Amino acid sequence: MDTDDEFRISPPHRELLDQILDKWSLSVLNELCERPCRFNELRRAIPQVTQKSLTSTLRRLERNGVVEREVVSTRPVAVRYRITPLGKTLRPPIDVLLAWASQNMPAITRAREEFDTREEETGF
Amino acid sequence: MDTDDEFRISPPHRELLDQILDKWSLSVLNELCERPCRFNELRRAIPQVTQKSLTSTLRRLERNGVVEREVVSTRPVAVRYRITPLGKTLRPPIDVLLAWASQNMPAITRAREEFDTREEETGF
DNA sequence: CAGGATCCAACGGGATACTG
DNA sequence: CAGTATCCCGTTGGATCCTG
Repeated sequence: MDTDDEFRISPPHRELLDQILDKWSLSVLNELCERPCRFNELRRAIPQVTQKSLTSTLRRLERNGVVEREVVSTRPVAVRYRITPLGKTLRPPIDVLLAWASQNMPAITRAREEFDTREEETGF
Repeated sequence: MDTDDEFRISPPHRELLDQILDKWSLSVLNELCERPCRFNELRRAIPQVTQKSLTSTLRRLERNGVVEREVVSTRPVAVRYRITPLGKTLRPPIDVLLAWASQNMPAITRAREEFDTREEETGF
C-alpha cells in the first residue's frame, strides 16, 4: 500500500537535476556540445556569467561526469573543457525541455498576464 | 554569422525552467498529475516541504498557468489545486528527464566517487 | 483549513584583488 | 591564462506565531 507513497521524485534525482539544470549549466553544456572550450572562451560565450560561478559550474559538471577537464601544460597553462559521452546523452532530454518551453511560452505569458491583472484587482 | 551566437538559452527560457523545475515544483506537479489535491493533502504528500515553500511554489505554478486554484466556500474554506491542460503537457518532458536521471544515476555516482577520491589525493 | 506575517540563518552570487 | 581568496549582500528557506 505504501508502495509508491514514499516514492515521489527521490532526493537523489532531485539533487541530480539541481546540479545539472541549474542556472548556468545549460548554457555551458550547450556551448561544450558544439566544441571543446577553454575557460575564457566560455566566459566570452556566456557573457553574464561571473568567473566564480563559471568555475563552480564547471567543477560541478565535472564531478557529475558530464564534463571533462584537461590541463595542457604549456606556458601559461591552458585548460580545455569538453563534454563527455555521458554528457552528450543529456542533449535529448534538454532539447525536449527547451522545445516544450518554446512551444508553450505564449500560453505561459498569457497566463502570467492574466494572473497579474487578477492580482491587481483583488490585491488592492 | 552571429546568427545563433547570441542565441544560447535565452533568459525567458531560463527563467521559465527556473520556475517550473525548481526544488518543489516537480513533486507538486507529480502529485497533482495523479489527482487534485487540497493544500494540506499536498503537505502530507510531500512531508519535507514547509508551508511557506509550498505556498510560494503553488503561487508560482498558478501564475505560470500549469496549476489551477479553486476556492470552495464552505466553512472552513477548502482550496482545491488541480493541474491544468497546459500543466499536463509538462509530463512528457519531465518524464524524459527523470528517465535520464534513473538510467544514468549509476554512472553519475561512479563519476562522483572518482572525482572525490581524485580530489583527496590531489588536494592533500 | 489554508494560509499570512515575521524573524533569522544559510547560501549563492557578484565584485575585487591576487597568484602560479 | 585559469583560476583562488575575500568580502559582502540579497535572496531562499526554515521555524514560529497568528488569523478569517
